[in-house]
Amino acid sequence: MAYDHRDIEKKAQEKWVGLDLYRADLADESREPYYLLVEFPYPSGDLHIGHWYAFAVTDIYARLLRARGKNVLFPIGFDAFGLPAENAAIKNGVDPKEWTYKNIERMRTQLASMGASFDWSKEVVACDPRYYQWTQWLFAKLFEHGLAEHREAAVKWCPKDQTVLANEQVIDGHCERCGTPVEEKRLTQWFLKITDYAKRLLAGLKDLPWREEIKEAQRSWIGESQGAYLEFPIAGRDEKIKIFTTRPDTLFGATYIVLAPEHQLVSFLLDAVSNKKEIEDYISATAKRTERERSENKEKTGVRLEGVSAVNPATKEEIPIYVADYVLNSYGTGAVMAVPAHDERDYEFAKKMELPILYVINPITEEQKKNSEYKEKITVPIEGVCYTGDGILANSGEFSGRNSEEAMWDIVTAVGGERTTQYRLRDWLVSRQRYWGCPIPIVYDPDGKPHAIPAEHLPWLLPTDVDFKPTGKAPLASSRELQERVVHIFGEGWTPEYDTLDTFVDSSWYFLRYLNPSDTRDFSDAAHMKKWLPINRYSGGSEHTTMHLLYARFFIKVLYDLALVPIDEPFTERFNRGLIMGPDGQKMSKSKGNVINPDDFVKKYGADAVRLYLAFIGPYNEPNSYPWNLDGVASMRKFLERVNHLVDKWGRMKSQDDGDFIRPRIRQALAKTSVKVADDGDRFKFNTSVAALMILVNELEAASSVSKTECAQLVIMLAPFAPHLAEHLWEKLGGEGSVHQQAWPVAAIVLATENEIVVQVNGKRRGLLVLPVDAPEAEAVARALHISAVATVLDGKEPKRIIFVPGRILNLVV
RNA sequence: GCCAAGGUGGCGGAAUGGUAGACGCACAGGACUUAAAAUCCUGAGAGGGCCUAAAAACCUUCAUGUGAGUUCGAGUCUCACCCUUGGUACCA
Repeated sequence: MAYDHRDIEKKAQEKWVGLDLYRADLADESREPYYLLVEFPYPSGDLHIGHWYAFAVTDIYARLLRARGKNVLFPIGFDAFGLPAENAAIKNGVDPKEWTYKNIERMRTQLASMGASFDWSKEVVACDPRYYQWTQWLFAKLFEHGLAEHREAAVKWCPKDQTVLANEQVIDGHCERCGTPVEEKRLTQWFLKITDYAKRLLAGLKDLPWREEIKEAQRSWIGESQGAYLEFPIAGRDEKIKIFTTRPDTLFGATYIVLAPEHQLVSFLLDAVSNKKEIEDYISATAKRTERERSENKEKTGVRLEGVSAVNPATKEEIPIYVADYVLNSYGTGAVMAVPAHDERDYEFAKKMELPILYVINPITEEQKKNSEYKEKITVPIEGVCYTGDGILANSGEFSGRNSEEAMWDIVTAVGGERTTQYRLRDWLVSRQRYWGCPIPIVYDPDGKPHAIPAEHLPWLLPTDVDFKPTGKAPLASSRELQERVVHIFGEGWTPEYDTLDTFVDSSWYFLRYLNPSDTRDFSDAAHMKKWLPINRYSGGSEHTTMHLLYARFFIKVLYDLALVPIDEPFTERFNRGLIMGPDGQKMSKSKGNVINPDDFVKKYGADAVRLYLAFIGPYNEPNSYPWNLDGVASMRKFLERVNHLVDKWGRMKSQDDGDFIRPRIRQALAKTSVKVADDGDRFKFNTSVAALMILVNELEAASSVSKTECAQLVIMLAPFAPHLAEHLWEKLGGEGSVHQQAWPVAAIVLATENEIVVQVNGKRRGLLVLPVDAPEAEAVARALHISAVATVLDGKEPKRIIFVPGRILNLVV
């Protein structure tokens, strides 16, 4: 008879709640603390298969750790601010708060039905004033220390909807909602100065035991480039053009200068040029194109500033100045020296504009590099190509003939340049012209100067008397209550900040709040932070590698500098899980009709079978994609039924065979399994953990009888994976308390007295030998020679060489 | 383009430099059944040989993207190339 999973799950879940099993005692000194974190979800409503994969499998690990004696903190919360709630408000007129809390309520139930062992007593909800009070407090700290800055920046703007769009709302340059082409609009915005921490964010990666691909993705996101600032005077004027280059060795080949259209000097020089109109037209044309559009259209365009020129500081020659949008104002200095001979983009531009191309580096071959006399034997002639490698300098004055790499910094010194490091990383734009977010705790005095709202006025509540419908202004601007509140507290002429914070700010510190979720006096708890941080292991999705993970690391470094947290890297280990694909191997999507609804499988086979299948589908420590096998969950249920039968088998024969009895062979199997399941779990390889359990069950089934202790140990080891059935079977076995309170079986492995050894001749397998573990090589060889296949192949010849690896292999080489 | 990870049966995957394909799915044969489902048992990388009425067992060759190399021995280490996935890209 198949077991009734619905009944078992209900009873087990009620039992756990009754026992309050998963509450972590943060002050407990008797056990080693382990902080296991999984990214808190956005409360979108129903749990999909991705949620199951994220939470159910991480839960397996939480349970494994508890069984092995760790004091496990496994908290959960909700990343509850964000756009979907506001969209629902605009579309259906529902209150975002109501919408959000209804979803949270639904997800709490669903997470419980999964059998997840979250400690709900530590729950945090990002949109709860008791939480966002401290988001605001932390923002104010950053503001006080000059790390939050108010400045102008371009935002995506939909002219039809009269609203600012988030990057994700812009699809191929068009508004997600109405399809209107998106424009850029300049607004004053709040930035967090993450670039100040670029160097440390980079350096901190070095010692983190994260997977290389995660670290490398962060490195390239930060994008460090070593180079130099060089100054090019403007002929006949006082101004100088400061450029950034990573290739100062090519300075002698710089035959023109390019300024970004937004570069300050362009408007400054406008009156000095003879083609003012042409330049103004060019600038306004490029302004209409977003940065993305500019880069999609790689055809280079630009206009020369007629009548002005710059002076190459090395050659002292006058060179033309261009405005072109292939140079970005936001990187380096917004100006480059163009070396068409040795830079692909400059080459392309020079070809188009028919500008001279001056070669200053002659390539050297690998052979020449090794030959110390290469200096005399220049060179591979180049013409009509762009060469971007190193080589021997030519046409470079006193530096000609030297190796370009070696001479690079001497050239910088010679022209009075400055060595510098640039980063691709930009400051973090955190203001959103949105309603459903954390209000930025800033007010403006009558002069328009921003001030942080003092802590005693926090939480700075999100007003409720607002109009969500896009009107071209931030929604908070429509709140009378907010205006009155500011005037009431700060006085006439003071005005509120109308923007709210990017939700990534909320999620940059939530893991600190779990340590002290309801305290109204502090953002966290110093003693608990000391004990529980850094987080031992953080499990999440690879989509958060560059944004969330970097923001959280930045926040922690800032708080560390302010002596608010005791650590400067938040996550010791980080694992990115993979993606569950549809049965066809494609990404799940409604249009493809390949979406797997976990509820269907839970209903039919039970939560345990779904958990087990997700653990078994593939290694959890690799961000691969795994197609969902439609028969997979059924096969897991089959396995669980077999375990159930095994316990029933014991039940039928318990009168004859009971107690602590474990047969020696089974003892060995149990010991091996307990080590394997735990070790592979530590490596997040739950697929092989499950396989080990299956092997054990195969062995137990093959035996004619089974004892209570054997069953009990199996059930304890199964419990992290299939918590409900394990609880049920534990009760069947007459166990005390909950199976989830039982210690992991640690039966010592009985050391084998004999080993199987593979016998090879010339590396080919010729037989198998059973030898005592301490058998010497001579005995192994003597015994091997008696194997007929070995003797045949050897044909009387003496082995020239003998490789003997005790317990493994004997290889006779002739 | 650059950077990173990866390429093993029909499928998901397993293998501290030491019997490649654990475990499972799908498949085939059998048992049970009036029948089916469920369950249980058995089989299997591909090919060849030997022996057969047929099979088992046995022997053997080829097999971890391709090609070289290191090694007594390579899925694993080294080099080159091909392909897939992910990140990033007028970043000077």
